[in-house]
Amino acid sequence: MAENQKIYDFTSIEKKWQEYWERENTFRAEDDSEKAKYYALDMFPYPSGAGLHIGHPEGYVASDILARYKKACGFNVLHPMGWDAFGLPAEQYAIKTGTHPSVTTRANVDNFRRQIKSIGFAIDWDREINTTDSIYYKWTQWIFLKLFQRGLAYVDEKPVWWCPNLRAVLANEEVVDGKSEVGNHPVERRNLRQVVLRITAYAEKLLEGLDDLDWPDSTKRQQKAWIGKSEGAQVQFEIAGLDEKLEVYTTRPDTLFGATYMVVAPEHPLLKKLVISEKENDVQTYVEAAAKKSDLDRTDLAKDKSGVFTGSYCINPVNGEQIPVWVADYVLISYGTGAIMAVPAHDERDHEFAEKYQIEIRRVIGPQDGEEEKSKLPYSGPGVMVNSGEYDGMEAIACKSKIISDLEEKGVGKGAINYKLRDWIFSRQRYWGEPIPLVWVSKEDYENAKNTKGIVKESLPHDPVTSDKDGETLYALPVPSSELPLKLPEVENYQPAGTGESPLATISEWLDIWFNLETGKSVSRNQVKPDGDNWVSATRETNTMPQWAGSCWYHLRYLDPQNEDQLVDPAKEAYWGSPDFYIGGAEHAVLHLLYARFWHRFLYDEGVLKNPEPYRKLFHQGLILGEDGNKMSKSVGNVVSPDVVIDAYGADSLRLFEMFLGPLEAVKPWSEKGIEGVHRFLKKVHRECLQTEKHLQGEESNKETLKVLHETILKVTEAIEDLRFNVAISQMMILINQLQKVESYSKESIKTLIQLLAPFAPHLSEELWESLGGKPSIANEPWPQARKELLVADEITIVFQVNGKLRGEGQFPKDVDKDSVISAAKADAKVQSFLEGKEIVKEIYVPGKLVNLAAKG
RNA sequence: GCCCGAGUGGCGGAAUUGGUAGACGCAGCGGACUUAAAAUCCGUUGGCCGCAAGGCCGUGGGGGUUCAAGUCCCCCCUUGGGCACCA
Repeated sequence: MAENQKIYDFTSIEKKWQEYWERENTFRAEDDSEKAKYYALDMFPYPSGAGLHIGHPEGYVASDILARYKKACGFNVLHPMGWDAFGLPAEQYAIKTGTHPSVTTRANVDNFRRQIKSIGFAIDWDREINTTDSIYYKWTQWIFLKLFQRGLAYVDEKPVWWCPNLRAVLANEEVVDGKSEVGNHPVERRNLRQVVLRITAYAEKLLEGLDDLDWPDSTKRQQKAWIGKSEGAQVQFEIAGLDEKLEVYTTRPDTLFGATYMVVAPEHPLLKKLVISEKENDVQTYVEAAAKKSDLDRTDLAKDKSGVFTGSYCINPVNGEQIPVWVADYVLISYGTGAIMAVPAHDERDHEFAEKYQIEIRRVIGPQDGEEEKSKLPYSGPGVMVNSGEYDGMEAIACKSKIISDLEEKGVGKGAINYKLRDWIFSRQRYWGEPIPLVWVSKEDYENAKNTKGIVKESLPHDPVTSDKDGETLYALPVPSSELPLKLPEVENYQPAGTGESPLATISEWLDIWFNLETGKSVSRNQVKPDGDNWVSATRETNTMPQWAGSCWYHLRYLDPQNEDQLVDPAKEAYWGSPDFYIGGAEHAVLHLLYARFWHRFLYDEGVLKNPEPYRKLFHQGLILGEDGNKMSKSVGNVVSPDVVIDAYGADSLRLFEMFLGPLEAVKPWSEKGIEGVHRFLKKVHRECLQTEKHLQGEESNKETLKVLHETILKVTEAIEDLRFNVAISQMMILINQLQKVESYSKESIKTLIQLLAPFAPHLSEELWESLGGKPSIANEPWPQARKELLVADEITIVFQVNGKLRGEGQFPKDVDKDSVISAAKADAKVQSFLEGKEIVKEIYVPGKLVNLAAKG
């Protein structure tokens, strides 16, 4: 019996306290608390079939330590968890096995929940959410309707990545180096009808909003680069012999005099008119070849530029010169105006092209005396203008705005801003996603809808959203919010339709409906048309939403997960606001984090939310590599499962070691030996707690112990605040080493250590807290306060340096004056030996720390 | 190619503002306890020279600023990440 007590039986301890927390609702977040709130959010996982691997919990442990620490500091803490459960793998599995994705998803979620619970997080499980629940995706659809109503959704034919193996369309960001991100299959271009969100309308707001965010710099930079704002001018060039103008965008209007040719993209609408008859064959061949190239060929690989002269000439508005117009695929139709003025002297790309086709290269930014670097072309920096008529001699940068206003005066140009950001292709031709709540009707029925009072009319955008199908133009009507959720229908076959459409397109009883223009209600068309006036024939939108949709707003739903009438109760949103801490992988730097900012900002503009930004403080945990230093992967066989680690060492050791591995943001390898180290530390703590004969009543009487104790309180507190958990753990190890070393210590001292340890190793801490006579739960105990006055020793050590090298040290009273320290240093035998034959030229004293004698000779 | 970040013992890392480099842990070595092992504890561990006292060198490489540099500046190397014809 006594023997058993001394063993650190983590398995039963962890089971005991996990059950306790669940039974007592220890970590329930109160909606109507007087306390200040603290909201710690993890990027929620996609529950894959493989289960959790050791990398997943890293961020969760970090946020959990913060959550438990903040609770101890008196905050009302919310630390929730949920499932981003729509997505491709469950659908792929369904295609292979016929198992409904909801079945797979449920099993995977159950397994993930079990694994996460086994690590002992301070999660309020009453707030668990799942993006595939219709009570959740009702509101995802609701947000879409709002976007639709505000004209931020439209439908367009877009060239998209089609993956024959996955039989699915992929977004740009899901294609890496010409292969699908999932499964690494080859992909090709196809034109398909897509629902698109006008995120570009939010480019400026998304850019500006970044300034106030406490985010890693690199992530902000990535978003900035992704949005890609540039300022310049749009300039119109007359076309010789044509009554049309060619408009270009340039960031360098100051180099207008150096434009020696023009380029239009192969898809440019004016190209047909520009081509003279002798060039028609050449140009047509070129354009066709360009159309066959994928974006990859046109950008990444094709460093070699190519193009064809159209035979036409433009007239340079600043000097009346005629310059040739070329077509070349290094100019993209999707950016700016799809046409450029080429200035080979001051643009690398134009320079390369001009050299290849022997087009004139004319310098307009000149080198001045001693400016070597400007004499080599192409040169794209600042400088003084030359060969530029009236502008000669001016600073090019200053000249930009002058030229723009001169162009404006002449009516041939204007200042302009462009963004690299493209609209967001929001549709997926898949089954396992949120159905997009739109139906398609004829023009006539659309006009009727506009004239029919009711919720459908109220939800319509100002301009119609249309799409051409089989030569007919169809008009989009919303399935109004009163009809949400629009649930996924059952389907027999999960294979996408061969056309690239989603499997939903094959279920005609769902697809073809009678739609009521007044109420938005619908009835399958294989039933009789209902009585009444406003029933029209309609076809449902078959696309579903991308996986990003559900994660765009989940941080809001945790605040009010069961609300059937509102996305979130405004009172709850007002109290909880946005997360105080958000942690997740850096791989989401631009996609999830930009899309979520877009939706959140939009909801703010709509008056639904009180904060414009969703994630004020963001942190990226670093990858945990396999023990061999490689990325953990099944194929390499270096994956470590938390289940195995918990079996062998317990959840507390797992938690502690994930944090002890190194800085939270660093990429670092797993180590089996390393976890034994922290496990040993926990055993040591366990042993010390049970050695009650060492525990004394009253205050700590050993000065050294008292000092280390308060140093530890201070350092652990600071380290948690700074997310430097590895340092916090080191310091607790120093304290336990001290307690182990001395013969006895105050019981309060070890109780304090247990409190500091509680956020890191909560199960063991609860157990030991109880055994030391504390009242459960330790999670409710206030955080220990360091007494800083104890950290100042009466005696201090001051080191002596000669020429910056350590040569001795001395003990001094803490309020010693400079002169006595310096004379003591000079009197030190070793210091003297290094001063011999030298002259002291400078004496430096850093109070309480060191003396440095600079000597020469 | 461009833009960021990182390089510290055998290993993971510490040194937050320029002020004793290598805390803490792992691994190693020596020892205690034990019939033995496990567990635990104690000591030791950057390199070179030296019997020792001690000295010299040392934070990717080279230069610089400073009384003092892992920390600041310049150049270079290696490595991780992001972007990549956006005019």
